[in-house]
Amino acid sequence: MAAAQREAVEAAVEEVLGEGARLRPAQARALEALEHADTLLVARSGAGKTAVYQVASRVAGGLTLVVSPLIALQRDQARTLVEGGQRAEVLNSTLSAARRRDVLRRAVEGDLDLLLLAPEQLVREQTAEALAGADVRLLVVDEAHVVSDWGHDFRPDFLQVGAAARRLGADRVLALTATASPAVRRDVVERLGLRDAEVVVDDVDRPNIHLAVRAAEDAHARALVVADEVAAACGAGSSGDDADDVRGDARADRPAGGCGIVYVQTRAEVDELAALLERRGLEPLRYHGGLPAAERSRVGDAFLEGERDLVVATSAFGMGVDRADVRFVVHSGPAPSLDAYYQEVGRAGRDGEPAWALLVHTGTDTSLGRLYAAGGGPRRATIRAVVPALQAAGAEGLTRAELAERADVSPRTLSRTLGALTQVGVVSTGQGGRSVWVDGDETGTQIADRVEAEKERRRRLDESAVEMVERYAGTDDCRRRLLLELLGEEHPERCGACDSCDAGTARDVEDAGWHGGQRVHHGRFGDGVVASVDTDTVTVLFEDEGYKTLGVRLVEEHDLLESA
DNA sequence: CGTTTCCATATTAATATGGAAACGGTGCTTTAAT
Repeated sequence: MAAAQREAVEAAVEEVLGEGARLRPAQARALEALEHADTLLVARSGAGKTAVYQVASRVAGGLTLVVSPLIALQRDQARTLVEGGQRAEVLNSTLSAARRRDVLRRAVEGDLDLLLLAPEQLVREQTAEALAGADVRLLVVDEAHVVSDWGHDFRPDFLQVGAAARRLGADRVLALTATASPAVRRDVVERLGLRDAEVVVDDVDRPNIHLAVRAAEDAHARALVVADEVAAACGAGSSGDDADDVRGDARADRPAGGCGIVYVQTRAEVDELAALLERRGLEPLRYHGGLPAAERSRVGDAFLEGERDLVVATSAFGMGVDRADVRFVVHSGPAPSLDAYYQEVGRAGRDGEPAWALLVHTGTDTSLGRLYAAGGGPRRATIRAVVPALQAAGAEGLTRAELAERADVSPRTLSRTLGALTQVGVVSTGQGGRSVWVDGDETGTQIADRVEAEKERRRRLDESAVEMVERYAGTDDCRRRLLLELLGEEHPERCGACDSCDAGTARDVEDAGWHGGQRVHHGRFGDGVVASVDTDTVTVLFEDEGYKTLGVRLVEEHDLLESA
């Protein structure tokens, strides 16, 4: 049995990669894991994640559902899959009714190997019903970190993906992402309902990217520093009218020229910073989520195809940005977590050539991150309206339309509410994608309390993630070691490619008796995993409290942490 | 969480003050009218 499966994998690998080609170790490990368990593969871009699911889909046979967060990504991937000789189609709102019918018919009749869609499409009752007869065997979740990032408030249907696909017959799940800290991994595994989950982590370090941080007095000064650094890198004259006393000389540790991305925190800052760069003689593209769709794709193409080499953007500019020769990523103000920061930084240097990442911050510009941490779950009143309607419907459940009418809430609010109710385990997906009350006779008020407690737990985690960004910005120790440790990787040596190492302030690690990845228990904070160890502090990621940094001396004197 | 904007009020009737309110990021969907 196992041998036959191994042979099937080998045959599929040849079909996908060509004769004689070998899998990278992480690819092979993920495929082996998938033989007996649901799998989360964390591997940097360019490590061949697509090849893994191409092989997995061939081995599984039948139909593979690929959940992908952006319609633009679905199109690109479908093209790649078709070029690789597989029958792949997308299913989304841009399809005409006739085309949609045709795609669904082919999915059911076994005329398709892969179907790519967004979670919103997958959970629609109409789609669930149409796919009910299809031979679905494998669910692939691409960019799986967004389940954790977006599921909780922005795109709640991500929380239903696992249940919806199981309902359609998928008995294996393969989740893929480039960056995921232990907290995000845990969240993804839980939210997708992965069973006996195997987490395969490829080396996530990107040693060719030099890391640095600079502090600025206020937002205005921050913009000037960014403009000067970028102008210097792009070889433009650094003497703008308002150059103040900021140095803008080209630097030895940074490759000159090349293209780059400047991330800002708000849409307004896109225009402000782009204007500043224009005064320095540069011609940056501008990108954010508020632009018309046509403009967004035009800008994206101009950058990807190498027509233009500089873009100022919000975090909207990201997934699908696959240009190999990006030489720098500069942040004007930090991202709300190190996960998000590293994801954005990782768009530099994909060709393996030297690249650099710079964070310019004011020290108070993490406030936006704190705002986002507050999140936005459903209101108590909404929960109290939805719960009885579901309970009354019994085992048959309700469609979203029916539920929206009975509880008198908008479709969007309903999605959020269902997401929250799924998280606390009282709602599941039934026949034809209908929402079904699991069981139990808790009142709406009691459920609302549980939802609120979950939201509070989430808020603490997100807020502690913001504190880790502040710590990264403030440290004079090796930045890469801190970054990688907090993302769950061991990196005991100084990296030699960050500003702390350049300045000689990075320290050697002493054996403090604790090591990253160690499971520990704390009397008040509960269970956790050691995230990072410093000379006199140890930072632990607690399951319910997020990151906490403890003084080693106190911990030892009072025996606060026990190995678990 | 922090900053900006707006409005009402006060008082050297044209500007200052202060308190409240608004705003800040990610994208799927789809409907109705051209």
